[in-house]
Amino acid sequence: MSIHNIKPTEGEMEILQVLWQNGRATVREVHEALNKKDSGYTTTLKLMQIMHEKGLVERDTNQKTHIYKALVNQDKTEKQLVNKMIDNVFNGSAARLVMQALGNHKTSADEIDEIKKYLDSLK
Amino acid sequence: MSIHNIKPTEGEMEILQVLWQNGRATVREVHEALNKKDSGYTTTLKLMQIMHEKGLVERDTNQKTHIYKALVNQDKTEKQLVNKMIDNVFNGSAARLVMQALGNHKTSADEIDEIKKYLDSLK
DNA sequence: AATGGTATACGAATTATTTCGTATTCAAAT
DNA sequence: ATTTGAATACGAAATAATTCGTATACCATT
Repeated sequence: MSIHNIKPTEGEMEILQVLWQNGRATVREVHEALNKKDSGYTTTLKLMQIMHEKGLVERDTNQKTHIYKALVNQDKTEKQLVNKMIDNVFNGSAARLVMQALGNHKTSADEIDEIKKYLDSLK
Repeated sequence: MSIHNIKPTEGEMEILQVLWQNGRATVREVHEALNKKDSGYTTTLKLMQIMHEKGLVERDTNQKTHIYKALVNQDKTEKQLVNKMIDNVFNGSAARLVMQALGNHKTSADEIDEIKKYLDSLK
């Protein structure tokens, strides 16, 4: 168990999304990427500062405007959350989660094909 | 938007699990099914009382020992949570969630077959 | 050097969630 | 009837998470 079994909160996950996607970002960039109409800039700032304290992100403070990067691994973090959900919501059955995720009009035929390929590769 | 777009908390989900599984249960039964060593009976009780206030469960109070049943639909609730995770963690890609869920040694070959069958049935 | 705009810092309020302590009630067994 | 055990009720503490207000610093541009 590494120190990074810290489970990010929902708000933190949203921010990590942006950092993973961009590689690096300022608070303003993150805040705008999330375009939350319901909470202000300083909220995002504070959240990212807390994430820094927790070791979820690092930041370059050489410039006035700080640059943030994710320190936690995307894959590991996602797996951790998914596994938690499998446990917590689906009684340990990954299959049930998958079916629930797919029994969903939003999933395109392309995506389904992609998944089938992936399943074949697992054998 | 019905009143049941209330998102259950993590603790509430654990309880709903038990209720969905059993159909009906007393507080004690739920508490024991969850066998939490870190929190007491009255905690579970309180949680279930709050769930009742929120309309997540109903209860029969004819007997001294109340009988609880889930009022929210398992399928809907699960989908709601999964969709939220797809959004929140996987940037809208169900496929990414599925792969993350399956790239996991815990998933058995049987489960994988089951999923493949399910995928075929979607076409 | 004064002004304006944009940053961070940080304490504190707010809200959500969990946990517990204690009172009270009820029913069964003594 | 009294005791005992198990149940609910409920306020309130503890903890976690989010949000914001305000101070202050740092550039620019004027």
